[in-house]
Amino acid sequence: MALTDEKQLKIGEVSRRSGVGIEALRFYEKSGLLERPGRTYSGYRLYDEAVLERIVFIKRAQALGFTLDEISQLIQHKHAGESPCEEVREIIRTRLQELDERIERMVKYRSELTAELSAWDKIGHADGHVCGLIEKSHIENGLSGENQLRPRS
Amino acid sequence: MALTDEKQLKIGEVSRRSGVGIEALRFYEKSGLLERPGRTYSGYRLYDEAVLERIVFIKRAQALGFTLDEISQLIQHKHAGESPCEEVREIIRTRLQELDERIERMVKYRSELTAELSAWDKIGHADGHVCGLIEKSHIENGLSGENQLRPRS
DNA sequence: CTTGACTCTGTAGTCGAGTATAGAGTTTAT
DNA sequence: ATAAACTCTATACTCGACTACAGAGTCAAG
Repeated sequence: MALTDEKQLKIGEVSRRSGVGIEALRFYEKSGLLERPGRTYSGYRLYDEAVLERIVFIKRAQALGFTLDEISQLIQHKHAGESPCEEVREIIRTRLQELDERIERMVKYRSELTAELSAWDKIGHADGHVCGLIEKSHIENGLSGENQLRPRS
Repeated sequence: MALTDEKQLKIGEVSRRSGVGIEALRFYEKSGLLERPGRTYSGYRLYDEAVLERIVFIKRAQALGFTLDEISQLIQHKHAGESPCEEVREIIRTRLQELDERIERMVKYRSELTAELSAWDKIGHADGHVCGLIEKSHIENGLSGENQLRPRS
């Protein structure tokens, strides 16, 4: 096996094999998540197959809740020779706390919603009001507060 | 009490009394959530105090998880004379389902994260890897899937 | 040799719910 | 009379992770 055994891939093939869109790959490069690959004479990107592992890394980190910014920081640290373990741990701990808070809020919110719904089921809809569900709620003020309840997605 | 008893409010006062920013009020108007108020000769908005109730309605609906788009639909329906009850119920039912799914995914995700963290605690950090936490995870593939795990916010 | 598939760069748009700014005019207080 | 505080419109920016497009160049097959 020669050392130069690796097949070079054009961006479309990387996209197909990784499931990441072409535009996203170029975007990752711009964001510092992928280093810039070699080019053909005509300027086409030529990737080593190793890039696929890097992409898996990115996907995994993403699945663990890291933002692209954080991932790119991890990669920078790695390049600087530091093992970014403590950082990873910190991020994950923070992530866990946020998660707990968010879950708690959602559960509370859920129970409020169902309460509203079933209360409304009993009462039936009276006059021209918006179902009492909103206009004359039996829930006091505030609900679960901060109306940051609904993650945008 | 005369019929024209209502005090007219300028936007700053509405903002102060409702806790909604001036820019947001104008934005709500553009979005059809608030009807356009009267104006002074010089063009300043003059609101009836009734606008405060409308804002409370909006805030409550928002707290219940309605998007501004949905809220504006509810208001349109109300203006058309229809009671949008069935719609409200539908939206809430959908919201509940989404919520359940999201909570479930988050809980699963949470347990995966803690598993990662504690596994890593035992192993300690070996070679130059990114803590094994990401690069050589003991969790198989996919984690909680779809990496739509992290609500952006 | 031409058609179609691929790739390049650079810019702009998406979603949601606003916030920020510029530049101009108005009202209120001193 | 003048300064401070308020309001107006219109436009652009924010965050995150992309996606879409225009317009041009390149490569492989028939």
